Amino acid sequence: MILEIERTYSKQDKILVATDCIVFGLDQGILKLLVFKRRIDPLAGQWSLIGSFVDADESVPDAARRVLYQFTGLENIFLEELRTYSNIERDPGARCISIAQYALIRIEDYNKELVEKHGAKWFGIDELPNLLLDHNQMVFDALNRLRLKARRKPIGFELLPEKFTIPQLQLLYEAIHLRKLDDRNFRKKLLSFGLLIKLDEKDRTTSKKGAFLYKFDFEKYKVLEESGFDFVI
Amino acid sequence: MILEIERTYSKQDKILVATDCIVFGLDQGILKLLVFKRRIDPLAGQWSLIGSFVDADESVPDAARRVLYQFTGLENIFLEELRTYSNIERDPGARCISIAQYALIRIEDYNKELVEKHGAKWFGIDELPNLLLDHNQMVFDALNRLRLKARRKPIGFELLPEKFTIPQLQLLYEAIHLRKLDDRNFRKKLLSFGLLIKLDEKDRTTSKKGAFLYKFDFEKYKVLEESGFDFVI
DNA sequence: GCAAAAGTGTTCTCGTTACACCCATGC
DNA sequence: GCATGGGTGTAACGAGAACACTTTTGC
Repeated sequence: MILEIERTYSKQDKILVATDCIVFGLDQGILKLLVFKRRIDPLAGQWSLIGSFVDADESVPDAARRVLYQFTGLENIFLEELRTYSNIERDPGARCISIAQYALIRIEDYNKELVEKHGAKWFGIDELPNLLLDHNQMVFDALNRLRLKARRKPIGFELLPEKFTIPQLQLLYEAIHLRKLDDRNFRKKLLSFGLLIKLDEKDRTTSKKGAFLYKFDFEKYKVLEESGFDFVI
Repeated sequence: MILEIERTYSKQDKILVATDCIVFGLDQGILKLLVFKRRIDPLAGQWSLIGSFVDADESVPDAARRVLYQFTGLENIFLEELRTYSNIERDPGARCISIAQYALIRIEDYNKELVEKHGAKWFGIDELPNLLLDHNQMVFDALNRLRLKARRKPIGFELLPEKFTIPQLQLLYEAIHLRKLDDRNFRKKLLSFGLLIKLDEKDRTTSKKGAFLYKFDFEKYKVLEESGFDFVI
């Protein structure tokens, strides 16, 4: 037993710990991902998820928040662990595991200068380029997770502006689930939760009639969630 | 950018990577967990999940399989990543992150000698002792995950013997979800999937009449799952 | 006045829940 | 013959799916 422990300790210093972020944004009804082109070796010139090694004095989500702030200027981003990628051969250059996390951001809020400065770019999920290492796999897994999660939790609101219309919300869910939803059933269901606060303003950018703006009632949802409420769409 | 990368590289060697396993077993309708009492410092004498540091030449799940084999003699165990625990203060003795994984085993199969040799013991989930570090939190999270997962995937069969009766299966789901289920509805629903193979044998250990034994049709399930089938209970 | 998106109700179907009695057997 | 757990059917209910027309307004 002691020998076993010592064996593993001695080998341990060879593993590097990184985190990679799958950053989702919603741009005019299209689900997009933020990736950047590496400028330095190894793998310079290749598209990559944004990520970093984890410092000894920070947790994994803190590392992700640090790098998200660097690239977008945003703080308080929705962030959730996806899973760990730890195949021995995943990174030919080093023995490195990556704990992938996905983030949802309001695409209109990010700092454009920072994004450009780092060579980052938004791609629609259908037109994503090849990414280095196992990053395409991470994106695939993150999309599946997002779809699963969006069925049971109201995470979509993290992607929308604070004020949004019901048709906008529907477009988001259609973008996530890749299928058309019925207007009437969608509206009925969403309003039935009593979690949308109708405002007195209308958004007239997409129609002459204008659509009423709503806010999501995060406070009320928090209370409901604790008593086991399921937000199922 | 270059400086940033170098900064993180240089600090990197201080993080140790471990995995801890939440090992579930089913003993006469009671959901149990395998934990062991540490015999060596640090933290000798305290109850702990079984785990190990991850070697440089193995993936994280491989490390978990290695340690599960050490403690139980079992291979081909159901194993799934739970999440990463990476708070800076989680382990006062070292900067160490742990990728927790939960395992489901057939409790009648494990090697008793190995378990005893390592000071391991099964506890009902209601009578679990205090565990070291954040291991109680891991157990709590694993239970939640197990409950969530058991609603949508047929993972319960990993805990049962290969041949089982419907009443046994029902007891398992009642143990996982902590509530009584209706016999008739449960039986109807389970059989409606067409995934249980009825055998010609009966189990007479719990009644005079005897209950028919069934096998789970893993092959058929695999096919169904790929076409998006949901095993909802 | 017309094009274009927003908004609104009802019916049907199907799955979930609730519920009570007979069966087989060992003792 | 009786106690014990195994096995079966049906009715009521509710949530989800399908479906078409009216409203508002800028041009």
